[in-house]
Amino acid sequence: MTTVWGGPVRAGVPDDGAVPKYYLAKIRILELVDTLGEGSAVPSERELAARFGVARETVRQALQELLVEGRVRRRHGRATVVAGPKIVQPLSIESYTEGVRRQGRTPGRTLVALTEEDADDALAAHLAIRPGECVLHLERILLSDDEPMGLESTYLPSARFPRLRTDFDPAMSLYAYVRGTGVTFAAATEHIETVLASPREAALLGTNPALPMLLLNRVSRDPDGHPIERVRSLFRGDRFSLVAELGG
Amino acid sequence: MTTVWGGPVRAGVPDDGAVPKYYLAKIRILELVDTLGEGSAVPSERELAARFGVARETVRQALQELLVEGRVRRRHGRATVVAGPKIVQPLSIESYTEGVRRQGRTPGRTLVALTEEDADDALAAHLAIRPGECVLHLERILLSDDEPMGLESTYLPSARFPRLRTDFDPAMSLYAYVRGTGVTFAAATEHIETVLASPREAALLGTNPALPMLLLNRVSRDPDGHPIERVRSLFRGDRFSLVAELGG
DNA sequence: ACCGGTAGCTGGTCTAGACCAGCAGTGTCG
DNA sequence: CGACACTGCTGGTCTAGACCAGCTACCGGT
Repeated sequence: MTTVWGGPVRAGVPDDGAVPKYYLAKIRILELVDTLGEGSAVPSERELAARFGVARETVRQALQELLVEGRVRRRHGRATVVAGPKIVQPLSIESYTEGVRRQGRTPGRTLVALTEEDADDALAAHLAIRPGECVLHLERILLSDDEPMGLESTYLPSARFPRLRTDFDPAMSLYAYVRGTGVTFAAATEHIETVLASPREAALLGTNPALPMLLLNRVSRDPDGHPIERVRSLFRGDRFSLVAELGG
Repeated sequence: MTTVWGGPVRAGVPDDGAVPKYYLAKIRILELVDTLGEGSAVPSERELAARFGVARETVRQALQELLVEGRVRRRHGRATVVAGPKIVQPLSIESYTEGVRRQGRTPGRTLVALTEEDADDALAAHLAIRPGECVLHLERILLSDDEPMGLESTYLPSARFPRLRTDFDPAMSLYAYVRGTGVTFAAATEHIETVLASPREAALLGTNPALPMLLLNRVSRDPDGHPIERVRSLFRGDRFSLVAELGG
């Protein structure tokens, strides 16, 4: 189902009438974008500036907002193009892989790092282990149809998964591996907020550092309520949305 | 519980070493912010520019990111000050009011508009009514300890709540009123994404238009699965986070 | 036919400065 | 004493231009 929510209630019609130039430019570019199809090229910054009679920086401010909203895609050296709709990811105890597959897309992962580290105080508290205990840190780029969607950092107590470093294939689902060791995921607490990507994260995802991201911090627990893992997932805010089923 | 998640895995340590000046400025300002207490004033843009030996626009770019991340607060004509921690809102079928109260804060609402409108196609589909049917539109600013936190637009079929316009006190909980009419909230589907505030929304919330917001689109249903309402909630991304309990 | 260089696009970063608007403290005038 | 205007801070918007870096298409030489 492709849900159409409709725009803001009275977007772009401020009561006071004092609209900044960059917002007027944004609206005009948005009109252009809506008439073009996905993948079509938008005029260059310099041409839009000339057409609207404003400075290039003003056009850049408008384009930056459209980028953040996922309406256009920009790549250094290439023309700005109209973007497609956002991906919808179910917010459930399932893994990213399973969620993407249910959307009819092809999930993928790229290994960034698989290391052992000493738990700091905060991580130890989340995993119910002692500070300084050894944890496995698995960092992967999450793909959907070969497009980077997010960055996932998973921390697991080394003691509970002693053979993970040798047995686990980083290209496969971690959840499937963990379940294969006889551990059951029963519950999870997920914190959701918006943050900005750091330059490192933006570079890994091939995005702009100023792009707002959805940050999901999860602690998964087994049927006894004991923590299994802590996951820090960073999803592209321009390409990604979440859907939760509540109650019933 | 005040949860400390810890920062990005290797934030601010890009692999390539090519760090933009504005990001270096951001890191230096962040060091200042961390040494100051909540509410303390940060030096002015012009002074920071002089101190770092960069242009004021470069400092502004750094400060804008800190604003978006909720690390500082800015008000036109006033000094930039260090911000406090984000509010955590449970993602549940409960209303905003009930969630805020459980956080030990004082909820509040300010009426923006209570009108009757004709449903467009998308809204009619969500509410399972015919396009053009009359709907009640309730728009309120949500407050937490008298601080604007979000903007809520609720749409209900007029036919189901004929006395709402006269009986309902917009300062009270809508959920409590609806329950008082004998309707039970059983389930809801919630879509979560990041968007930017429009100038109108920013003005209503007293924030910067470029501020990323958390947009929650909800359709609530009764025990028969019939839609009760559609809600569009826009929360400040710099002051707000969500927490969801999954599974178990 | 192929390869390599380069010209000319694109967006990304940064500057120096202008002007406007919100706010507070001060001091003066009624 | 109180109201008001002034002054000097703050952030907000916008400009015109510079230079850099990624990318493509074309053109010439081999």
